[in-house]
Amino acid sequence: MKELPKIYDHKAAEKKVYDMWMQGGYFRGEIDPDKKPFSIVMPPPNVTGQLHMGHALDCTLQDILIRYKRMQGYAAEWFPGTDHAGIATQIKVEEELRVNEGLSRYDLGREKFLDRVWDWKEKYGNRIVEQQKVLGASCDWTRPSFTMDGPRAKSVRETFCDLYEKGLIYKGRRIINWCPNCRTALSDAEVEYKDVPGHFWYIKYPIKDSEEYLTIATTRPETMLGDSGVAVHPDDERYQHLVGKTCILPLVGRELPIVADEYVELGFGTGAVKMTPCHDPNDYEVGLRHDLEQIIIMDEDARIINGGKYDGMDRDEAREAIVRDLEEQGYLIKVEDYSHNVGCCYRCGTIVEPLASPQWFVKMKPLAEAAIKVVDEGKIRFVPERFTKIYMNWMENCRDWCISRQLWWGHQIPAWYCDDCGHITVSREDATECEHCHSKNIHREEDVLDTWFSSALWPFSTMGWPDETPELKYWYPTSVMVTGYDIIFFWVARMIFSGMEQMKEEPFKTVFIHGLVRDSQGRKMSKSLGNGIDPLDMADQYGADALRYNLITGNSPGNDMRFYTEKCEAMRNFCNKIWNASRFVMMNLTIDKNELPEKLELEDRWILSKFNTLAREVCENMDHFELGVAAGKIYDFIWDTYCDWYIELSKTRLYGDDEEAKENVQKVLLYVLDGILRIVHPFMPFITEEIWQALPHDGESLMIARYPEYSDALSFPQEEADFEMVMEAIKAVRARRSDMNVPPSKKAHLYIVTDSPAAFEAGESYICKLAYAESIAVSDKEPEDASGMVSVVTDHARMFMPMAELVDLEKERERLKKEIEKAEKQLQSQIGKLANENFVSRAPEHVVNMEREKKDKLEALIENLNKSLNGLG
RNA sequence: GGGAGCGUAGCUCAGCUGGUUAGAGCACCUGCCUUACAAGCAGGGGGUCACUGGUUCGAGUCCAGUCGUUCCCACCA
Repeated sequence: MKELPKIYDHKAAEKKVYDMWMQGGYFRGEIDPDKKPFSIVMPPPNVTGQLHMGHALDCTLQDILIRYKRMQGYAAEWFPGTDHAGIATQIKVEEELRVNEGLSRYDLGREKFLDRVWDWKEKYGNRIVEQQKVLGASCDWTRPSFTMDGPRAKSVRETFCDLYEKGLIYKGRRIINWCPNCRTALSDAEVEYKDVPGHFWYIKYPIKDSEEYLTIATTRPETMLGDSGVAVHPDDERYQHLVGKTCILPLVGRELPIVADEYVELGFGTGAVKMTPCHDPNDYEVGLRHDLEQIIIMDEDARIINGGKYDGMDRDEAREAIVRDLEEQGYLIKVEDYSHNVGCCYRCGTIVEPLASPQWFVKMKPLAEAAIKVVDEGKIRFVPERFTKIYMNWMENCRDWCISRQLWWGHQIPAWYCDDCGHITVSREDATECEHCHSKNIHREEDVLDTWFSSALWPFSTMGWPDETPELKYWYPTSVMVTGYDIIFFWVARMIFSGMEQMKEEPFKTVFIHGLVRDSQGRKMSKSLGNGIDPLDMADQYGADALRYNLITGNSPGNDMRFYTEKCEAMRNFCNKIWNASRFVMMNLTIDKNELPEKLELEDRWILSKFNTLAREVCENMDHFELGVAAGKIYDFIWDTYCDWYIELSKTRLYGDDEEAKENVQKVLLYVLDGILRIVHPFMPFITEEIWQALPHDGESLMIARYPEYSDALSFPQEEADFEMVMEAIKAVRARRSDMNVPPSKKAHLYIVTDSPAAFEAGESYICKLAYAESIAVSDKEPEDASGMVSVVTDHARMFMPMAELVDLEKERERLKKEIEKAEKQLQSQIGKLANENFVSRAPEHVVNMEREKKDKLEALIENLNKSLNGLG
């Protein structure tokens, strides 16, 4: 028989085991009409990325689900891949270029720069894949995807053209969010709002041909250069007489029409608002309604243009200069402190500039309708359910999606402008002429698509769509999408409407949402705080299995969790426990086949029945995505039930002389251990495989062995109860001895008086061992003179230990009286409950029965206590 | 302004559709080197489940409100 080394070397084992799996090809799902499909598409990590704790959680959850289903016999397929991550990657390569060669991307030019990015991707893009392997990810590495590779480019092109042809993609001039630092447009979702202290400047806008003036309050005086009107509320009596007149823009001298619009909020500020249509989204709308002039006064670097003497200043300099000039010329009435929300670029933090600019958009309304319907109808389910509302809320209110980005790294928009007739040609094949006038004088749109445009297609692009692949036919829609709540809007929502639009079918049945992994103080882990904990460090120190178990136990779906290395330690100890238990079983093994014995003892039936229950509970919880609960139950079973009880119980037979008994207990030990390894395997794949390989087993790998399931044949409720009666007695003796500070080395004879002697007699050997008894005597009569004995009482047994030197008769009497008193109190409340007509008639039968049993037990206990008390004389 | 979460032992958190005496890990106390494991074993202390009211035979769990706290969305110039 093989022996396990004394210490589990996770580093060596993990590598070896993973290689073995790779060689066995177990990760690849095979299309099999006889099996049920189960598929997960991995949220693609950025190619620039380093695996962080969030990935580790995401990856672990998916791996657990896929391994579980694979072991249950599904054709389980987990599609891996990476994302090109437009801005993030481009910035990274630009930085490298600047630091190493002192060049900007413009120095290289688009084509050469893109070559560099591809080089970079080849060099570093697989780093994260290797890191996922360290965690044990069992994805199908033979079916990888990258959001910019050939097939995915085809999906993107097809989708873009399709939506354009349907009129769902359009090009238009809108106010968009512009990041002057990244020099690109951003979607609404890419803007983060921060509270920033600022000021409110009150400025005089004189009415034309009048002594009157309007007081305008603004937080951004520099935008006044682009003012083309002033708005007041139609019901505002203060300004009624001015509507239709004009005022004069200070410093510039432009005449501004005064218009009435309900956008203006009564009671806020001065009631008169300057309108800057090209640099504020609301002003833009008001401007359209009142036909106000559109004046652009800032360029892509947020420097002033068309602003006379202020031209060339950046927005901060311009603000300073303009405020100074206003003050000098007497237009500034006052300045107040005012803090307000300012939109910032989610990548670089730069304040976003609203800019009127020509961009490409996806029309959201028709797409959102289908995406709402499919969730409404329950075809897609969010777990936990509360995220449905968050999703719906966004879907119902989302505005058109700005999909063009002024970057180089990404899918270049397949649109060509005709230099002769101005027509836009959008085409699946690269255009060579204008489709309208056939001119060859065309040039391609420079902009690329938002990274999320390609991610949105991920559930089917990974399966080769638009080609009709067998994978697509078999595995689409996917079974479950696992991701964090932070990208529901960015990603989940967009996958859903893309799936509905392109595939006419939901991309996944369930969205399994998890929370964020925070540091021990509850802060988000981030580079700038330097509080990130590297999952690879943890895996290295404690083992990948311990890290995985840490990430999924003790928290519930959708909630954030704090990461504690102490917990990793605890989980490492759990691995150690499994290792040592296995080592124990193995070093006592003389059989080479895993089968149950003919003859089962009470305790055997008990552990088998317990395991059977465990299998049922684990599967139930897994099926409800309660992975943490499942893992918790497994933990308790292994540690308490199997190790602390069954292994200890097994020792008497194992070390005894009865060869048959020895073999039988080995069989049960092995059978349950094998079951344990199967049931934990999805959670702790490495150590379980390593052990399983060393045990007698059928099959090549644990990862394709059958997952335990509940079986009626192995359910023994009566035996469970009988054995637990013995356990109760043992625990009571231990507690009593501990109370009296009797060391385990001091053994004593144990008299057991009980109405159910069989279970106690059968357990003589292990009762001696576990209750530190020298010998036991089971009887239905008590010892002749119990006065010099320590007594222990449960509801099924009264026990006596002759330890005269430890017994103070008076104290013993007191103790028993106290116990009786306590039990009587409980009994009274129990009797009261059962006397309550309302309770007995309204509560379900099983609950009433349970309460009756409880009462019976208390009565039995009190009877036993009284007998013992009387026995003292 | 709209929405969601959280508040349970010293700390971090479980507690799923209401039903035994509210659990775990860590920490703490006591006793044990018992031939798988001291990264362990046995025993123990510690909670008016934020507060108030309600529904119910029965509430940590459901409802209403209050307080505290975290987050998301929208945004007022």
